[in-house]
Amino acid sequence: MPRTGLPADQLKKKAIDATLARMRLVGFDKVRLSDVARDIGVSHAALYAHFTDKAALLDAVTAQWLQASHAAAIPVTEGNGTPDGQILEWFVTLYRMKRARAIDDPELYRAFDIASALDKPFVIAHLKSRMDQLSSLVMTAGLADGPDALQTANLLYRATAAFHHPTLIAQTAQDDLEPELRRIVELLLRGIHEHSSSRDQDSCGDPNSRTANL
Amino acid sequence: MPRTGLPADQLKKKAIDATLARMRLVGFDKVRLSDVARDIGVSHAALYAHFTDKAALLDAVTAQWLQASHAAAIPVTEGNGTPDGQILEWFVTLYRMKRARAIDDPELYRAFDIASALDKPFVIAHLKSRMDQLSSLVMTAGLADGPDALQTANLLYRATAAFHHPTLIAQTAQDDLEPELRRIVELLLRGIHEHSSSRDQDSCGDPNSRTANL
DNA sequence: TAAGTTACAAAATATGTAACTTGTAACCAC
DNA sequence: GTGGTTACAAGTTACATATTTTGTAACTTA
Repeated sequence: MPRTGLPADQLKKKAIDATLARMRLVGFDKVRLSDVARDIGVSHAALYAHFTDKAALLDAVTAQWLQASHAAAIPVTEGNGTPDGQILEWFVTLYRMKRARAIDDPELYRAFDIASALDKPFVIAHLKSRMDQLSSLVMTAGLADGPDALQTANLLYRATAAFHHPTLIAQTAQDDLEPELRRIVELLLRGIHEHSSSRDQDSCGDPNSRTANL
Repeated sequence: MPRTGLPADQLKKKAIDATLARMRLVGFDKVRLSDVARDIGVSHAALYAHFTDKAALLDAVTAQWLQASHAAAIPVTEGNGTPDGQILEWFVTLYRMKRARAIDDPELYRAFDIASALDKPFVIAHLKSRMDQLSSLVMTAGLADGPDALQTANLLYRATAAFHHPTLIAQTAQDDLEPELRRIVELLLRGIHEHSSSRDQDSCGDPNSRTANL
């Protein structure tokens, strides 16, 4: 029985919560194990029974925050009926989520940005989950099938980098770029659909002859 | 007659070139006026006869480099006949140029990145010149007219941020993203054209009904 | 007299040192 | 025997001080 009276998972959770609170209070760079330990009533060395090192604790904090504030399954409002509309709302929701977090929780956003740059496994898994969701929407919208769906999803994701990449979000958070995002996603979706329909109906191809030559 | 025997513009040029060489040698952060001055055989104070302050010298260096390595008028190969093809080649050339510079001249690229973040007038002028060129291509391609052309150009520019933003370029320079860029620009151009043609030919609108509802 | 130099003050950076932080091992408590 | 503490060494950060850099004014030179 632990001397603190708490089972391992509860002490671990307590450490993560205390670290999160500290990070918000003093900033990412100033999180100290000794402070966190004091906050939860143990020595700093006791934290090593639960986390490999300081980085592992910070990863656990960031992963929990990511899980809680960036649900991999991005909620898409059910009222927007068309499959293309679902994709558009997915991107808009992602943009709003990202922007809000950058503004409201800058130190945690910073921790996430750093973890992203380091290709941490939990970040990679999170992104994969997100791309899986987008791929599913791509297939539902009839934009592509099978492995092509993931490729199309990646393409859409990169074309909208300005609206979800951490650095760009931080640079533009004070501006509302949602109208531009909507316009770009619409254009991309139309481009994909038109590309498909031009093969099926050549009799309508004439007004698009300039793009057909690309 | 100057004591160095050089007219003002030549000494200025010599200072700029010496600063450029120093920057490449020791890095942006370690450029010292005293070193530059010694390199060209004057005292550091003599540089103030030609530049307002150190920042002005660094700006002059960056502006010259920008002029030389990022010609505002992006060369577009004349062999690619269609107006849309011109736009695509414009973006591809911009991407290649940016990527090459980030890889080959990291310290100067860094200086430019910093100048960009500070909204230096020469950077703003350079970007405006670039957007004017892109607007012109947009109009030639019949994508938009007048003030709408600049809006469309800005939209295309933001949708391709992943391929020319300094931070993103630095993160992905080792990968060749040109095929993705081509695909994205094609889709955007098709989307824009299809948007225009769907208003002119409603009889062809049926296969695109899902996007027409957006 | 234009274009330099020297001298110097204020600002910025580098360096040395003290204090703090992280990680580990021996030991302890329940 | 699990889950802690204490002690300590190595690494990092904070801070004081030394040094360098930047900018300016008085002076000099061609």
